[in-house]
Amino acid sequence: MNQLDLDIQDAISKACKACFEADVPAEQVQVQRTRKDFDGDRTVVVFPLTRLSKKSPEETAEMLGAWLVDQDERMTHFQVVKGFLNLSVSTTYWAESLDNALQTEGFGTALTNSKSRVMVEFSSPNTNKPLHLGHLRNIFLGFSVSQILKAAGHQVVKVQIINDRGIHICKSMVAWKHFGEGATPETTGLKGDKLVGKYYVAFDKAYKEQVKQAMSTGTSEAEAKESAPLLAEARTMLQQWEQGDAETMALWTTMNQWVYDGFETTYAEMGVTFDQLYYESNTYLLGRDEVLSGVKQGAFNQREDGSIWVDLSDAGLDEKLLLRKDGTAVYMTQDIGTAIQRYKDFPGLDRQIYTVGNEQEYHFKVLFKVLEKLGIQGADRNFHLSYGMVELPEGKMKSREGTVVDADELMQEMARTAGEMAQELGKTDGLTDSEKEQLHKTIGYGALKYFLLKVSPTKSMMFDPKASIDFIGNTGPFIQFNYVRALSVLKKAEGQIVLRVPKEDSAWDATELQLIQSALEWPEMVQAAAKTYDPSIIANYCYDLTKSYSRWYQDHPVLKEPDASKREARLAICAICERNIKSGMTLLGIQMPDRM
RNA sequence: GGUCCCGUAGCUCAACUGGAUAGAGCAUCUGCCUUCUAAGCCGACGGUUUUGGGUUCGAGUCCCAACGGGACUACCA
Repeated sequence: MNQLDLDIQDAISKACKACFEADVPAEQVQVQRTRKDFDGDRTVVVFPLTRLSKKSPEETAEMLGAWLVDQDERMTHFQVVKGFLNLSVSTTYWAESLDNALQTEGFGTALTNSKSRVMVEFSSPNTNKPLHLGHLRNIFLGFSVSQILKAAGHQVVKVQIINDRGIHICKSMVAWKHFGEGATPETTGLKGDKLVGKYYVAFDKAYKEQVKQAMSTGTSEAEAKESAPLLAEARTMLQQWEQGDAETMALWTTMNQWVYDGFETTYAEMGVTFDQLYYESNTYLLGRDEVLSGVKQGAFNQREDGSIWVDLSDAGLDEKLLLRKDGTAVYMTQDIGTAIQRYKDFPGLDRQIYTVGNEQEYHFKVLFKVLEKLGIQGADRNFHLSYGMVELPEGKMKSREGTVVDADELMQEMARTAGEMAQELGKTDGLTDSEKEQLHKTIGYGALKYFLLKVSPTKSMMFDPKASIDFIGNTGPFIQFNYVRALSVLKKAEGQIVLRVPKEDSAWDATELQLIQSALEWPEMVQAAAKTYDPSIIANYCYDLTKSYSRWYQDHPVLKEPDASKREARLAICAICERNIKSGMTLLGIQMPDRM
């Protein structure tokens, strides 16, 4: 909430005392922006106050309005519609606020840099499969939330946990040994993650073949699946890995490195970075001691068979296994250990944000409860940034059915389409090839990121590869385009005119005052997005502001405006929109071009 | 069976967290390039917010029920 609204709340509270001798806490006064079709800038909802005023809504509003206009010189007049008190704020106030905003470096995104330290985990891929569309939503969300939290004044640590161990990794390794013939990313020209993914698929294919073979000789399906030689081999390899067998470790290290290099290429392409990586091969044993000490504390209980469980029935959850009877870790064990390790690695860590799909909601509820039971400070502040699946028209993506939308391919496709469009529109004449390539990526990736981020995270969303992602309408490129137009005006004005925000009423018209108010709401949007971990708030704000700007721009010439005062006023509008849109899009991880 | 998420225009999404006449884009139809970049702008069409109750000055938003869609509910990771 901004200062003006706080002041209005306060004033209404005082007015209630003065007019009705009623005590109304300031924070309970509802202040909102006045709807477009009504006269005024701020609206106070007086319905809730009528009980105290013992007067009709209209009468109450009239009295409060009169008091307020009398007391606060920023209020020029008021109007009452039903139970809504619409206050008109002076143009001078808006002009001054705009001036202020323009003087403020990093307006809205450089707030008190002393807030708590927050960890954001995202991406967290397996090392046996390349990244796909689902990862894209995850990565863009996690990265954007990190940016937003930073802008809101937090210290942010971006991490991913890499699932680099387990039977699935061994499957790729087994297949590579059998069918790889020494293939490497260098010899094949394939990205490392693609190469390894290929052998994971090859394993599955050969394995199924073996199962089929066995079944044709009369073996039952279950038996055939269980006894296939390839699976046995993978299991043996997992054991060898756990025992630290040199040859196995060497292959594992090599193949994982291929994958990391492949992922790194993709991250770099996205403009995404991490501050710290966690590997499951390092963390998977960490939780055991914590769980055992939890038993001593009485937080968990051990059954006769030796397995350890936590009873969360008081929290509406079931009993949950934390450690197997043979003392080996389950997924939960590892997550407990990792979480605790992170608190140790980053002293003063306030909370962790886990960007993970909504199918794991139950898992994280349990995890956070367990951490609470272990007495971790602030465990209840941890947050599962849960997001819905990206669905294809045919339904869910299934790697086995080949309906997976590959991340690299999709990104290339986006850049290519942007290029085709730019060519068609004759936008890139005079650019070098590398400038063109860069621009097409900026636009194509911008479209993709915006598409995935504009939807509320909790909602599952639809992606139709055939319809592909738009570049016109409510899209990233629309916002980029209008940004470029604003930038272009400002560049042309540079040197000729000293930017000065005029205070006289005549310099502004009604649509401009509306636009200024929208622009001034930017800091509140950052706060709201940070509070709810929701980049879609930023995306929608950017679109709304851009749309208003674009509309205004159409019939408000800036540089050609003969009246100097009006010209200054319009330049100021270009400046604030250009800046807000750019910082908004930056928070979404979207680059802005300087021409398009 | 139980828990959680979702249901808004033909399609994809909004709606400032309970406020006024539910807004955008796409698609369809239509107008605007001697004027700061037309990836733009104006206009038209499009809604019983899945259904039925309830709470109150006021409900797309909160509560209950039904219907429909999805996820989870493994000594798998």
